[in-house]
Amino acid sequence: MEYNFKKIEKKWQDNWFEKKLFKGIDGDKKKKYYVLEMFPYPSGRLHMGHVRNYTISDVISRYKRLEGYNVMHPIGWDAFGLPAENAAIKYKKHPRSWTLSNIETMKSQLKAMGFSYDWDREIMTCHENYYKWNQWLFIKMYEKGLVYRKKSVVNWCDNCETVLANEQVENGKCWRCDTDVIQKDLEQWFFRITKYEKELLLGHEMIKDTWPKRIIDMQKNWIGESEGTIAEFEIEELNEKIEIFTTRVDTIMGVTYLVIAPELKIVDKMIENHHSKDLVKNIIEFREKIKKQSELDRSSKEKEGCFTGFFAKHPLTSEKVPVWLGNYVLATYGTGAVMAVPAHDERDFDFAIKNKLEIKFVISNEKDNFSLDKHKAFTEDGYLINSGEFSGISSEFARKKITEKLIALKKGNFMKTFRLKDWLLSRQRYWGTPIPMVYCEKCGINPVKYEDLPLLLPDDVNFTGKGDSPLKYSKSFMHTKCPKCNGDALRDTDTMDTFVDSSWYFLRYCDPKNVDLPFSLEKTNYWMPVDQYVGGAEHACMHLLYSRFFEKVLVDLGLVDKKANEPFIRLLNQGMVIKDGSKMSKSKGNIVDPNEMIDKYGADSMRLFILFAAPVSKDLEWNEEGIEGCNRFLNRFFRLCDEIINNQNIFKENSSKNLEQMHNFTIKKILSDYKDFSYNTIIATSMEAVNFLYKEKFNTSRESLLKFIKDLCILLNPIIPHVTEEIWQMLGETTVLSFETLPQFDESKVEKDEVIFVIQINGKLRQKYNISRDMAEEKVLKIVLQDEKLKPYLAGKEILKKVFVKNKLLNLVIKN
RNA sequence: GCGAGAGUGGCGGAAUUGGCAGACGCACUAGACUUAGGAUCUAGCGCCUAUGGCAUGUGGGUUCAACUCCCACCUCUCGCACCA
Repeated sequence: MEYNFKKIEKKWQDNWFEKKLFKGIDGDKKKKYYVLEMFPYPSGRLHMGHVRNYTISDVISRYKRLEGYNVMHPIGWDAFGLPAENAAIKYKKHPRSWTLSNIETMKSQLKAMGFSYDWDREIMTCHENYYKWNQWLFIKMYEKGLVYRKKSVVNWCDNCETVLANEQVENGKCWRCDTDVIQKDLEQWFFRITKYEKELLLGHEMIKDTWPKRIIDMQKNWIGESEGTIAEFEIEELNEKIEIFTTRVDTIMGVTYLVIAPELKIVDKMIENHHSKDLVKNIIEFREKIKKQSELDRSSKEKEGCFTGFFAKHPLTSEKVPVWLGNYVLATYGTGAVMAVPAHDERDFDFAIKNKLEIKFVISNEKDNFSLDKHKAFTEDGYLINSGEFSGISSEFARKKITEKLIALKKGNFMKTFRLKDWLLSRQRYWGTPIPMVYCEKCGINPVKYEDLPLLLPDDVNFTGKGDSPLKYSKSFMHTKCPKCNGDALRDTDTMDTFVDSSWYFLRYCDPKNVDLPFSLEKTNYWMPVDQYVGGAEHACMHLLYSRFFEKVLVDLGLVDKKANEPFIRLLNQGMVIKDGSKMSKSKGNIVDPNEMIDKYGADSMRLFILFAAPVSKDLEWNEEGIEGCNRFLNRFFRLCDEIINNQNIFKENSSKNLEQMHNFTIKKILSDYKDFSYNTIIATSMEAVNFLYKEKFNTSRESLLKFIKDLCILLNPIIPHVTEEIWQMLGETTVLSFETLPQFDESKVEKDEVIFVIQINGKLRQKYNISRDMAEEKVLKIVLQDEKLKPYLAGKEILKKVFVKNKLLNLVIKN
């Protein structure tokens, strides 16, 4: 019989789909296992990155079913987003119809891969049944003060014509289209994620062994906790104080000036109360100049500054230090003001040299000596010098002592600062969740009433690609009644960042049809937390951070039980799919279409190759010869099984010992590799087993062969589900292989009776023997001493030391 | 600059309480079968000056024994980057 993968795969896919075999059962008595993958954006067609991600999660799902779990493996569509709107402009098609037709295509591609989804839980974020709950949750969070509106300097992408969250700016460019991000002063909606910064850090403790370390590091880095001191410098003329944040308060005696961000409000006061017209002009000009710089320019260009003409009083010495404006001080970090210690900070050093400011060394590298190069900053910890009462003590101790002194003087305190900023969630786009807020002249800003949700996206919209939010031009949408006074009012014309959708979709999967709530406590209680999440590392500080934030908010709102405080207990990052040295992408022209491959070699070959070519977390180099080889293996496996099943007379009566050993070894090795996600070595092991069976099949009984291939079918079913189901049926089995039980092995039969034993002389390999297991040292030594080949090495030499490792080697150390 | 990870044949990769380096596959070579072979099967396949020697990025160290442990360095990939 031929291995006809097209027929086989179609047959089983239809079977699985029609019978809804892979339904996750709510509240089932079996232990639950929730396998999640990052749901796709329906961009048109599946790419290899998706295929790899979903193959891995499918293998995990199927393996857990074989282990006896009640598995939930859902799929859905991250269906809102800008590309649909761009397509609308380009092809004059509504974003909805473009999105829905993409979903149809991609759904058929997923089915063709044989993924074991629970299709009844399929969700689509652009559907009102889903985004209604975005609005509902938004209002809940608004009521708790976790959503607020403020005017501030925000990131703006001119190409996408919308604002962006901080997380969506990469190296000063838009994450989606690579356009330079500019700053705009706008009033926008924010999620108060900074309220949870400490909890987000604390939560890392819970997942530190089950998430890739680098993802946690990236998040920690992003949240950017730093411990230091806050100190006050008074400007007497203005009757104002400048608060500075520093992590190096031990250097405070070396302060020779202050630098503040030009955006600070105190600068207005300086301008108003200034005694020098020239300096005012300088300040205003400098401010305007900095305003025009993009974030990228501001961070890559040289340090620029401007003297304000004011002096501040040092909190400890009462000395007067000049106050400068500087482009290198960020208004949004710390207090937006720094004490400059040029002797011990590189940035301050550069700035001081450029502006001819004083440099005062107050830290020495040695306790009783000073031997530093005064032409550069010394930024390490050391011992204090020229620091009055603090001279002689270490940096670390000084930080504590000096802060305590500041506290006593009521001029400072210990302080923690975070880099994380609130999540800007409004977008000036159409294809997203409308923000359910109403603007009334009398009553101000109020949320839409719960009973009026969902607030639907209107259809009377033109996609011109010009100007601001398309919703502004929808007559049916813009005008409404105030939920309080019922007078004429206006709607918010922005939509939500699509990361809002993906911040809780894993909860909706637990209860996808609920019409009363986004999800019930009962169902999330059963399914949550996600046991295994699989996806790429690119979402470390976006989706994965936002989801953790949402989860904590939902726990606080009482919508989710606190046992699921961390939504994803285990996270696996698959590597990228590479071709010709770089990531597959349209612009590189190195795309391989999954459908072409399925057509040529079948889904099982695809799955096999993707798992075999590299360990899951490493990048995978695509090469078509490799998938051909996998297809060849499936042919070999199929033919072997066919031959054993259909030829009754060519076998021996008794099973061979070799076969039993190999059989038990194979089971043990494969089971243990599944636990490590080491799919490439599982496949290698099964290839060895098949090679072995081809050689051994005439030396053993048919029953022993049948048992072996049955077990191989079960073991390999998660990886190559179609062909194994087919063989299972050929074997005369009537059960569904996907729900079989994993085979067991007999530990006493795992090892071979004979071992290859190595003889070393002075650590060098000189001889190998095939000897029986567990042979004692004396016996081995006897063989060695009689061995003609070894005689030249040993004759007349004194053996100083014998190192014997059972079943492995004997190393003889001799005197030369 | 800071943080993380990785360096093994022509290629993808195996091997970790330290114990045969190169499993498995690809590519390649030779042969068998065949009208044919891009099917299948059999055998070979790290390098060299070959009964031996050298090999896991480089240089040291620990050890009877190091891809594996320690120290220093080099290269590459990823993330962050004026964060005070």
